[in-house]
Amino acid sequence: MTQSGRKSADIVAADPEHMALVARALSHPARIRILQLLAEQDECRGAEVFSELPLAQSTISEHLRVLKEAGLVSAHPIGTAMTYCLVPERIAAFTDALDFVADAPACDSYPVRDA
Amino acid sequence: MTQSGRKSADIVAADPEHMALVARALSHPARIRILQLLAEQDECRGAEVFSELPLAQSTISEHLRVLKEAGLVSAHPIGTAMTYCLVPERIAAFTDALDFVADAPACDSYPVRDA
DNA sequence: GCGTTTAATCGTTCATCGACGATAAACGAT
DNA sequence: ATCGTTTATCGTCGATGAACGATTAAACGC
Repeated sequence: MTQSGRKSADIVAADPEHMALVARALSHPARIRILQLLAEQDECRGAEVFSELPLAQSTISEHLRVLKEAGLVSAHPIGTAMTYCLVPERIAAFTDALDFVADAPACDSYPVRDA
Repeated sequence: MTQSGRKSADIVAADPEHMALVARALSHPARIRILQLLAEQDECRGAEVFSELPLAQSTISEHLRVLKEAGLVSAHPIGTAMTYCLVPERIAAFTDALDFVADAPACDSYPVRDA
């Protein structure tokens, strides 16, 4: 299931469409922040997320929806509240797919330039 | 400059703004495709990129601009043409920053659910 | 010099995103 | 049964993104 061997390049879904979808889910500071939050807590935390970000509740809910849709976060109800947690396998699958690219040799002898 | 040690989590820019910027650059199938192309060629290739994607030249040029701006690709002129190549360090820095998240324990005992 | 080739830029159009407030739905407690 | 709490959804609006064709700029060959 795309995680038997790391660095296998072909195994991990290197499908551009899929990778782009995951990347798009990651492409907003608020969503990165949410992931970091969940990672720090290690215990899955409820909607203290709402209190941590300077955004309207509805906005954060939308961000969570995007993350869930990308499979990066899972959620389950606890009473009237919600518990969110990371799905590290998904993120790992994504980074694996990217490593396939990262491991390629850089164009010979051209140093990194900013912008 | 953010590439002394891998997996250091704090060193690599875990700055949400920056990570989101890189992710946004990756958030389009055409751009992923371009990166894969460059990775496969290992020799930096010119604008055969233009012939590989079913998009207008101007569109692809724009995608390349985005990738360059994110530091994922570098370019230098060769005669009247251009040579593009990956900047693997950047991608590695990004995946490192993500691994910090991916290495977090999953929320105890909740299986991966799709969507 | 002159045309050719290659890439970047410009201007436009249409679609998608991000943010918000307001509202609705689900649940626990009283 | 009703109220307060918590989260998801809806409708709107402004901003950004993606795509294209046309144009411009640079580097080469002749």
